[in-house]
Amino acid sequence: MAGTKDGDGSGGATGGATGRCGAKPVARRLLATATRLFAEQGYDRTSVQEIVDAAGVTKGALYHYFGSKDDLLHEVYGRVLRLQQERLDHFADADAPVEQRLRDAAADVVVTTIENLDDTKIFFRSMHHLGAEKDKQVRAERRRYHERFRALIEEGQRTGVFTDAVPADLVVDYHFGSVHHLGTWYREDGPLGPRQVADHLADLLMRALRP
Amino acid sequence: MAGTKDGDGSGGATGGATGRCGAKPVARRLLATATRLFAEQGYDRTSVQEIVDAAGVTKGALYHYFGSKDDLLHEVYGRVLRLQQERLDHFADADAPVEQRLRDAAADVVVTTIENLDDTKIFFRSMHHLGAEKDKQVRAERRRYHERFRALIEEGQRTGVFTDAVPADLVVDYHFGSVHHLGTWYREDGPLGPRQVADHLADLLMRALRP
Amino acid sequence: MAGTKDGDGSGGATGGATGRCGAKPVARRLLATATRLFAEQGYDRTSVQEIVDAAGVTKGALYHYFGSKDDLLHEVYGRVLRLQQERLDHFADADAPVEQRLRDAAADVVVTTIENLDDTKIFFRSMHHLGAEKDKQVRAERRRYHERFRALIEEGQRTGVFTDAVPADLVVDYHFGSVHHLGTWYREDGPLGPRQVADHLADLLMRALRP
Amino acid sequence: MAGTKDGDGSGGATGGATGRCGAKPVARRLLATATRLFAEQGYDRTSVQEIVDAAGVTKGALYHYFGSKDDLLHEVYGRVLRLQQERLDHFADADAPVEQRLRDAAADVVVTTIENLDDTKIFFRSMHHLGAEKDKQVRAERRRYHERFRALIEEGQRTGVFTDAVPADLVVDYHFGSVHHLGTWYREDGPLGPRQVADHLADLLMRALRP
DNA sequence: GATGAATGAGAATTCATTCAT
DNA sequence: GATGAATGAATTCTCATTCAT
Repeated sequence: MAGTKDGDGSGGATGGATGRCGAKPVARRLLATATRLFAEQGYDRTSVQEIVDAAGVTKGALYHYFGSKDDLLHEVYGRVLRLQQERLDHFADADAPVEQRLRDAAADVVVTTIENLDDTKIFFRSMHHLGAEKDKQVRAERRRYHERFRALIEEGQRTGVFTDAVPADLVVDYHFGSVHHLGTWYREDGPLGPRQVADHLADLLMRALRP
Repeated sequence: MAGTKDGDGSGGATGGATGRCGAKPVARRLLATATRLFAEQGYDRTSVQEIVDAAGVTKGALYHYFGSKDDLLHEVYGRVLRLQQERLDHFADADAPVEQRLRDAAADVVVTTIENLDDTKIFFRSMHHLGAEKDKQVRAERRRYHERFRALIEEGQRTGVFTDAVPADLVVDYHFGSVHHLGTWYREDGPLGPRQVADHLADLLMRALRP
Repeated sequence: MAGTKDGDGSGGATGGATGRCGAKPVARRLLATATRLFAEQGYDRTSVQEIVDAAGVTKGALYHYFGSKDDLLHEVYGRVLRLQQERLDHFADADAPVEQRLRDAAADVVVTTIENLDDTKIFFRSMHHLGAEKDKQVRAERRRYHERFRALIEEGQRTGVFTDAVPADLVVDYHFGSVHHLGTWYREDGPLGPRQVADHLADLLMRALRP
Repeated sequence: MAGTKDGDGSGGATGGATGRCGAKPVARRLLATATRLFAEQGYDRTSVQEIVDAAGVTKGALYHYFGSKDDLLHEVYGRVLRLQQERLDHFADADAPVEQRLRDAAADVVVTTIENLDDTKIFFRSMHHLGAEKDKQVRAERRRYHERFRALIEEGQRTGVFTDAVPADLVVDYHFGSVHHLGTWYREDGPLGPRQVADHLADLLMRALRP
């Protein structure tokens, strides 16, 4: 029916970092506004009315582009999932020693997370609002990401550059715990910039993995 | 009128690990039920009606013991904050080398978190629901906890047993990120018990801090 | 939970022609108001707001007693179905020749229908709004009624007092067509009273069945 | 501007059984689709969007041909009214004894109704949606039909071939009740075809009218 | 202490219709 | 002739909270 209303209609063609609803300025504005408000107040505490008021359109317009409030949430999820998977693949596929590849990937996810802090706040806080169906889909994508990261650690453990005192799974959760947590404490006007935080956190991971 | 309804009235007197509403079985059942439902469905998605139905009482009873739905949330917060502060103080005050004291504290918070996973899930997910006033209070308690933990790290850094390549603050957030994250992945029927997870996570922290 | 909200809670105890929500005056007033409005304007054209305004209560009160707007419709159905089945059973069980029993039943359903014209208007006009589940239930009750009536005709056909030139099923639908139709043309201030209309319609049926 | 949009503009010229929108295939498809959906789901439960989706056109197209959703309903009414009046006139004007003319007319309206069951379902179910103005118009046409039918009965009563024990008006309503009712029970795959049902129902009417 | 009927504000969503292109 | 984005009013339903009993 409408542009972005159908699940995956023309998804592939629009491409780029903007994802769906590329050209439609109203849809884009709505998504941006919703993202900000969801991050500030939480999904449940943000009413559709607030979103459309802030975006300067009417409810009808929102429902013209998005099938439901939930759909808005999914667009946010989709964007952040696609972005992070892309970046992980890029670093994991690089031609470098495994310790370098892991370090780069670990640091990059921190930078990317900070640069999209609103999206990731929403992602981690509101994941449990997903209906069974879409939940499965998101979990599957999430698992794929997780496994790719774990593979790097296992590779290093096998080749002896990382300790195998700790299960690789747990290490992944350890690191992503700190990434997830960024939304709780990171402030743009704090003493450390994204890159510095990323270096430190990657450093901690690499130190912890020293044999 | 009632015991727990007034903000902090007789707080000090009740003492012990059970916190407020110690003796009242109805209040206790309500709090336990609310905790479970909040953890399962989120605070906003849980209606007062659901809570009282599940607890087998009526709304009047709930409002007799708790001033509002928010109050229920605060009791959960209060319990978990008090509990964790107590345990941290216990380990930090011990008579042992700093690396032992930090390790014990770091491992203990993991065990305690897993043993109260519902409470901590709620804590991290719903903190942003707090009104300005109570938010300040919780943040203050939270900061106190955070600072006590940081002090241990700084002590180790000063005495040279821990590296000072990374700011102590960041290390605290690093560790608490992984603690916070437990609610996302830890399963009671998973391969690792609370103690084992705690050992591994404490291990990772100590390794990361090796000079 | 609430009085009439649960399907059949205390149904049996209330008894009598009033059906559920016997004592609750608010529930009764709501049901009466809704019945009138549904008959006047149709189910879909009547908003919940109109009902509660006309009944002088608030929406919350309506939803306290009835789970949904649909529930209101079902109470109407239930009442009319129960009433008509009772009366049919009464006349069909009587100790009299079959032509007398059929005539009495045929006339009585006309009187009852006219006396509850609002309910029956709603019944016939809005039956198609029923969800699959309740639709089945209503159809089952309807069929039972239909079959009882048909049995009388078949009895007369077997014993030769009625012609068997026409299938009994069709005769039932023929008669109930005219009953159903009453809502379309019968006016309280018209030339014929309920009893007179009933006599004429029963007469037509008996004449049509003469061998 | 468009053909059928203006109330009655060129009505007379189009003539034939197809009524308005004869040639325009889009308008015809829209009307057919709307008829089906209205019959299946009811007028109020069918959205304009559903109609245009099912017809494979856009909303603009619908509003190009029909002034409003109500207009669509009126086209259905118009078609069925015109059709039935034509057929009744045909049989009533025939050169045959009155009992033959009535029987033929009574049977024919059954056949025509079954053959246009969707239209008649809509007609009887949604008549009450008409605005005051159009309601009057439809009622007038309806009355004209009714009176023509009644005249046949009165003619038979005067000449003694029909009983006058029952008012002619009531007999008309009796018969049309069963016609109206067809939409409730008639199934295409049932045991009786349109012609057979028509014969039986006409038979019942004639039997009832025997002196 | 406890009940549960009632409130009233606000939630998401739908939809017939319009209008610039 | 035809599109589809946008409107805005209305709809059903939810829910924390209160209060007479």
